[in-house]
Amino acid sequence: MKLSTRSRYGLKAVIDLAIAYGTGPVSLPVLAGSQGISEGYLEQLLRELKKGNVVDTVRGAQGGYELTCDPAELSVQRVLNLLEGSTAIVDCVGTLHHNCTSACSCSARPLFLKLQTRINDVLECTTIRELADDYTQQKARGIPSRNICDQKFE
Amino acid sequence: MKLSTRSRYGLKAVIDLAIAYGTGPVSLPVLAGSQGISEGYLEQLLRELKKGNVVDTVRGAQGGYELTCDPAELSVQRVLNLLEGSTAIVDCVGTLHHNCTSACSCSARPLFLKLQTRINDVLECTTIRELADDYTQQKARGIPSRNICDQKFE
DNA sequence: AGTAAGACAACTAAATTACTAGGGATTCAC
DNA sequence: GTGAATCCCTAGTAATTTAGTTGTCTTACT
Repeated sequence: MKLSTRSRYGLKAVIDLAIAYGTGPVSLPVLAGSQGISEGYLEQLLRELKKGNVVDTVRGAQGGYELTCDPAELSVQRVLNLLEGSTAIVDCVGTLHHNCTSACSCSARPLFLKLQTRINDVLECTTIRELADDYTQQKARGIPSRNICDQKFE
Repeated sequence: MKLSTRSRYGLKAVIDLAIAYGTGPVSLPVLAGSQGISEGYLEQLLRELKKGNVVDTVRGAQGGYELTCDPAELSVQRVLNLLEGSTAIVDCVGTLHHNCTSACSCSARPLFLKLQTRINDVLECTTIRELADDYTQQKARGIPSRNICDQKFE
């Protein structure tokens, strides 16, 4: 049930872009540096987001990435769907085929549906703008540092 | 964000055991046959559930598996935690370390926390008994068949 | 004793994840 | 119009996880 690092990195990059929204494109080195990850890897993720029309690019010197729309209009759902492929916890309750041929004989289906509904609620209702605002406000209250949250624990 | 087949198979097996609760042990061949999967694979899952004290076993002829407690007292959370290892969507919001050292610098953390809270709500509040009851009632209303929900879609 | 069951360990094939490498195409600044 | 900055794209790869299979051993009912 883990969220992939793709999703975490990509989502944070989108939040970075939301913070910079309206101020021109942000380059890959800056975005990757913000999270301390390789440019090559983040680039792949951003390309998916471009395909999905969430970000736009400006090539050449002084180029970079920027959001195609107001972050207030951009749901986390849309971003994660592009990064993760799908936000369905099991294929048979995804948006594409909410009906499974053995639905009537699957004892766990009611649980899966309930869980998926709650997850979708959060993902659809949370906008990138909210996350960006939370983050900038929190940073304003102190403790500035890099946008990293990927340590290993035991 | 997918639930593994481990979890799906294991959870359904537990629901099967809940339906049979109080009627003596159910053998591996019966449980595996119910889902149309191999005995060897399901056995591994059941062993995890035994380690976690969710199921108990009776060896020898006429033996099998049974729940250690009333299914009404058994949450889906507990079952999935044993099967999945953890039900945390990202390590840094798991039950073990709800605090990440870069928590204050992670722009996506508020989302992760909200999502995890909603997921835990569902998993903690849903009991195996509820799922078992739903299933038996639905079967009583018709359309009996095997407990399979694992087709591939496109 | 024979057989029906679970216990356990080890191995494996396939898929996924998380990258890395490297060359190509644009565009800006000078 | 050259050079540097930048995105574009493909391919490869190592590590991990997933989803099993196989085989031997132990236990206990009949």
